[in-house]
Amino acid sequence: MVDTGTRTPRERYRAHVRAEIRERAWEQIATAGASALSLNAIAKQMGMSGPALYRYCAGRDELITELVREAYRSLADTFRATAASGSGADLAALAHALRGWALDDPQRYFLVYGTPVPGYHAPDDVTGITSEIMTPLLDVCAASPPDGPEALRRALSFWTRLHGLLSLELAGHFTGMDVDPALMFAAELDDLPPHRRDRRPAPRAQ
Amino acid sequence: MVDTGTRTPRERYRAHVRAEIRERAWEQIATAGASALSLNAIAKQMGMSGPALYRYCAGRDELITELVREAYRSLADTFRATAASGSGADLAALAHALRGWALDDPQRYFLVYGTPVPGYHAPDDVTGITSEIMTPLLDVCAASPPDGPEALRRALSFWTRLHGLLSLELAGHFTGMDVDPALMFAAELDDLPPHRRDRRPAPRAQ
DNA sequence: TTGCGTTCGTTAGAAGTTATAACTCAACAC
DNA sequence: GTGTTGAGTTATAACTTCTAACGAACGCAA
Repeated sequence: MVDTGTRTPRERYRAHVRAEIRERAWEQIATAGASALSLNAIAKQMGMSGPALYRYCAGRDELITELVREAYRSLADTFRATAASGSGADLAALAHALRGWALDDPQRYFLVYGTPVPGYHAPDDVTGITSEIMTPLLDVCAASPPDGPEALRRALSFWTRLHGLLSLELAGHFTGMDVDPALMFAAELDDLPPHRRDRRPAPRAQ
Repeated sequence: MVDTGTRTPRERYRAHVRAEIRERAWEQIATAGASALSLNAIAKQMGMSGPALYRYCAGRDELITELVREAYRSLADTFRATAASGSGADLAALAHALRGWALDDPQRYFLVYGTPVPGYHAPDDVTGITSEIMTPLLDVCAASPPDGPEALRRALSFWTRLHGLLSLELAGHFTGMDVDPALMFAAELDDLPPHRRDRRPAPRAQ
């Protein structure tokens, strides 16, 4: 699953170690957030001491950038897979895929859509992946009702409304407010513009 | 503005220093984000060396907690002021107040609604301020059209949709996408449920 | 098998950070 | 004047990221 057909044994070992570093990094991020990621802790977990990690990654920022890229890539993949499989173009399917992906690893979601680090700028190839994320959504929005300027509006509303809901839910801002995020999610999904109540989205088989 | 009628000169001095610490902390947060806040840097800026700050605040976390509380308080104040002044109950006024408050200091917005630190739990009095934030919104939502279960839905949609829009805008996720956040904001505000298109919100004088 | 070069992992150290301990000294109360 | 309180100082510990230099192991080739 990890070591593809790389040539030399050294390169295979190297790829394996790099993969294990990212794995430990994901564990750390999932439990304590991205700001608490420590290269020293990863090295200690892997049984080697501090500076050895710098043979495998240039530094903390470079590692985080790699994880950010991985997160974007993961979301793009699930979006494309959702759009491809199933009954073709279904906005609800994309929505539930997004929600599932977010709930699966909240810190990974925040790595993509969370608070940005002021100095940090995403590498160029990430912008390519973002468009890769948007295309399935735009395709669905342009396909279903009359395509036109409504499509972009619909896609943007999908994005902003669902992100607002998800980020507040994942941040725990609904706790103690007697609101079911899943129900709210379904209601918001049902209320996306343009409001064609006569043509509701097909009930999800779930 | 800062030192109220505290008694002794010592207490006045103490309050003054504490206020200056928070001020410098806000400057640091505005420019480099909350994760880059350094007590040492603040002390150096104030012309005193490192550990002296610990006379005035228990530690980095305690200082950040104080800033979080201050941010919540600020938002609650602007919301209440907006609800009080103006032409009474106006959802658009609250929305523009929220957007203005967010654009005024994005890092302050992220301090309240940004990525949560997994281990961190807000102090008890903050939950009181959050309800203080929600009450003007709930009042407006209950007052305008028929009050009922629609009011909570309306308030929640206001909150989640506008937060989704604002957080994506502040995080820079719209850059290069040829979308005007202000226009999008207005459109989303106009599309809040229940959709009474015959009774649009009064055009903002602004 | 015998080299030889690449690369891995180590320790040492620099420059940061938060935070504590101990000490000096000034300000204030009496 | 004396005594107490508190502010600010240095020194230190325990972290962090990251660089430099060194030894040792490994892979490859003759």
